[in-house]
Amino acid sequence: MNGTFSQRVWELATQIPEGRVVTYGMLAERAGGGPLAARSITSILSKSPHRNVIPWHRIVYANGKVWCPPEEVQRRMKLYAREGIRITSKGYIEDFDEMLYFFE
DNA sequence: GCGTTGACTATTG
DNA sequence: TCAATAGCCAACG
Repeated sequence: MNGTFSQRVWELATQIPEGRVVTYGMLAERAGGGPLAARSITSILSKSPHRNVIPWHRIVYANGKVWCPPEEVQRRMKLYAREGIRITSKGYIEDFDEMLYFFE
């Protein structure tokens, strides 16, 4: 694997298939940080140059909630519709456990 | 080496 | 599935 925590997270994030989602905790744990290191991901990736290539729309909360900056909302809604991911008016994913993607 | 920061998580009702 | 609260981790100045 690579050196930094953020680098590993980026590798994993880019492997997420279309129509599937993962939680920050899963990425954090898979990256070697721990299930509660999800906080670090936001701080690190959001500030790294990788933030432009990261499929943020496939990374969601552990409870199935999806949040994104007001400016990116419209663009992401299109992506969700295109990938067949249903989002409720409250910003929660329908059948969250069914949409979840587990790394091998 | 310490405090701040952030696209978070677990828990409770 | 919703909403509100306390707690955790890694990178940066």
